[in-house]
Amino acid sequence: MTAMEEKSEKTIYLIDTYSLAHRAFYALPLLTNSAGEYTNSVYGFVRMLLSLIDDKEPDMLAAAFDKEAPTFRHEAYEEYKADRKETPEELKPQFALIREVLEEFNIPVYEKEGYEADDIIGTLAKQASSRGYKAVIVTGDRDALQLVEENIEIMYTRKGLSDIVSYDLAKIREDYELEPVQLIDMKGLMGDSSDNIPGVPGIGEKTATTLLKEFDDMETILANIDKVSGEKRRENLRKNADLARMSKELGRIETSVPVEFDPDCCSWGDYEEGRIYELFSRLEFNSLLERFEADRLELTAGEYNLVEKLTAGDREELREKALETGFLNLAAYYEDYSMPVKGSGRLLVSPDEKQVYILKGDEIGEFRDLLEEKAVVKRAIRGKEVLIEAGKTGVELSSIKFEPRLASYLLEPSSTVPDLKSLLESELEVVVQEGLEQQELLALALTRQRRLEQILTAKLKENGLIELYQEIELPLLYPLAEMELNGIRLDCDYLEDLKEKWSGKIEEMVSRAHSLAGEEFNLNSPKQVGEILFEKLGLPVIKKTKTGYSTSISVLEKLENEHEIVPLIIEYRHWSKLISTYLEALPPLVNPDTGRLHTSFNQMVTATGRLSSANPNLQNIPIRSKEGREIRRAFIPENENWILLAADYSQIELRILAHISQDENLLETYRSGGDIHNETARGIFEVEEDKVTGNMRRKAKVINFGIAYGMSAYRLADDLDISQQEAEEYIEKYFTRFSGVKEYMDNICQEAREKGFVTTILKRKRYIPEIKSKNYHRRSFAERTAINTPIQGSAADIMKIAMNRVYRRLKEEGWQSRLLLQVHDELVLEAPRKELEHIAPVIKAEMEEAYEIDVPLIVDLEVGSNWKDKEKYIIN
DNA sequence: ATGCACACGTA
DNA sequence: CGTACGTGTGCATT
Repeated sequence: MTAMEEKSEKTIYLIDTYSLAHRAFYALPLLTNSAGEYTNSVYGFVRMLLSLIDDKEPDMLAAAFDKEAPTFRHEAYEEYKADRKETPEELKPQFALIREVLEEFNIPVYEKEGYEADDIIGTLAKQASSRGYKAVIVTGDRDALQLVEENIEIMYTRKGLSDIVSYDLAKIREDYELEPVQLIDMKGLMGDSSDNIPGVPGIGEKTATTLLKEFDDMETILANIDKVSGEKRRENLRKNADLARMSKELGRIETSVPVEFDPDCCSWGDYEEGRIYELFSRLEFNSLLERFEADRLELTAGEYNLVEKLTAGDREELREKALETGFLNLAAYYEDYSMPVKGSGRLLVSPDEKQVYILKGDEIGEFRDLLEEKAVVKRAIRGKEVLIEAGKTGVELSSIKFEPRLASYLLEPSSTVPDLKSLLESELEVVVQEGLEQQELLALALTRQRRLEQILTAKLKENGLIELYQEIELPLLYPLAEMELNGIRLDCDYLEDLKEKWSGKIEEMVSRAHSLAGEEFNLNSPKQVGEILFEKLGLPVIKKTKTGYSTSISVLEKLENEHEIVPLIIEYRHWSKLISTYLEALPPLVNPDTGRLHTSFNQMVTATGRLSSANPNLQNIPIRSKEGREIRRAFIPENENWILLAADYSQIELRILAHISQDENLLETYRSGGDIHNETARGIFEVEEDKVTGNMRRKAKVINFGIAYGMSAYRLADDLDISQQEAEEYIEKYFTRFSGVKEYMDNICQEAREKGFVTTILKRKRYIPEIKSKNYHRRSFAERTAINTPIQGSAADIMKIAMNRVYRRLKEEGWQSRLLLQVHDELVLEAPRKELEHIAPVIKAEMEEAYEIDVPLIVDLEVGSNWKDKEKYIIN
């Protein structure tokens, strides 16, 4: 092969960005990344680009873009594309992202004001071809077929992303029986409804092809109309000759755009995989990340030195380096991460990001001075567990100033906090060696704590979250660790008795249900219950679920009088829930060493900033039903000389609503110590204060709590068993009386739309991308979220401050009284009876003064010998 | 064994 | 068709 021939074999691929982006947009569902950017078109485009790169291994590439300006076509024919849909709002911002993609891939972009991408493509193709290159146009636009010639081919993407057809000269001749240039004439004759190009009536693809085969081009046809067969057709051609010519012009792709094809610039192959990786991770194209990892730094177990058996020298070195650097990197390691209190764990300690020492059991106590030294700042992975592990040996570890996953949570509270490996990989832009053991991974992470701190605190600062992080969330690790360590005493014998007492009822109900149904079935199976109710007994179907009939409580309540078995099922559900979830599940979780129930408070799961409780969940112990409430009797203090103290914020969420909405009526009601439910009832039922009945107040209460969450009239009607119209009236009257609340709701949604997120009073952030969704359901959900998150989240903020304050106060003043549980707006403590009178006012004050809002925060105290039988505790 | 759907306990 | 969770059960999946 000669050099000349070799050159003629060089192929340039020309990407019609605009048409491919459209194709991708309509081929894929709307996707967004967590920053709320739409990415479906970008993703589809990238997939097409990558498959082009993989299949063709191009060594020359160029892309063309549209300039957002009227083109010569608009000037020629003003209705051009008038019918064509506007570029969708969700697509427009994606073009900028596609430009970024092209830039990172080092693919040159050609564009010219007044021309569309296909004109530029056409021009480049001609120029490349005339210089002896072969050009392949990658497009989703059929019009490009007219450009085909000896050295110009088309890769046409049909429906979807992967359905690609290649056209060369032979293929065009075969498919259309015409030369490519004749396709322009054909489109002129036929028109194109999608481009709003009119064409000649009565002439479709068949006729156009026949005519063009006979006369070669449009002008010849028009000059020889007499020779065309068919009276009507001749007439149409005569009448529409000018229109046809114009249509042809509109469909003709311009190939002499003033752009210069530069072969040097189009040589392709050099790009930085790391940069692509960075871009794709930002766009969250996780499935595509793998192939661009190649030149990322790999973090391996070789990064550190693990010291398991410490010699005297090691101990000395650890101590010296920690004091010298003023830092200590720590991680907690457990065999079973879910049970840090029960399991025996170890601490991984690294003062210098090179040596990692493992401390177990008593060894931790040997470093008490270092761990308790406030001047030695700690960066802790699994910080709460580090505190627990130290706490088990009586060490009061101080000064945790950094916890990487907690930072990550504040930055992105809506998504699951990444595990350590993903966190390292995404924040440090590295690849972590595969197959590392937990302990190795932790040790490795310890060698990167300083870098993580730099990166994550910078991000926290950018997002205005650093104060929340340093002043609230990090300090909260301490009360949380203590509460988990403390646990709460459970009276298992009492639960056993309850179970005995209730199990009989269950058995009875099962057999009665079976006989009423006329067959045996599993009452625990919604599927089987549905079959019995709706198939065998023929009860009306109220609601369906994805998989069948709904048998939820709201459905059953509507059928209560239809059949005797329905109330029985309701009752069975009630009892069996209590037995299986509480009576049976709790006792086995009591820690044999402490004799107490230790929950885990998760600080990094909720999207609003609340805590959650698991293993077991002690935030959902029954209270509403009489029977369920009995279960609370099992939660008891340390011993008879101690007492349980529950301190709960009175209506904290509605007070916060008053504060952030600044609704005058709400503010006034709370400032004057009024009854909010009464006030609402007055507004809705239009009666004087002393005429509000108990029933009115009950309804008003439902509205007060529901409305703050954007409850619909439909739901309200259902809840209060009133007509939807009536419910609408209530809501309207509510908003009349509390117009500030209505304004808040509108404003917060507007804010969410503008900023993409909402915030709490402590600037905690939550992104609400779906607020811009075109889907009514998703959008409505997002709006309710936008309304609710500042309320719920601010309450969580205040409670967290309160916990820190209460914890610190009890510690500082040396009381034995201690925090046990947090249930969102309530703190549960246990206290020696002798301490009660001293600490009760302290708890109350620390909670009420945790954060000042424009209405008073009120905390009610209750004390008792168990969690159920409590009485109000009034101070003074 | 694991994962999903449902139903239901709490604030 | 009110928000935020975690858990037990059944049942289909591996």
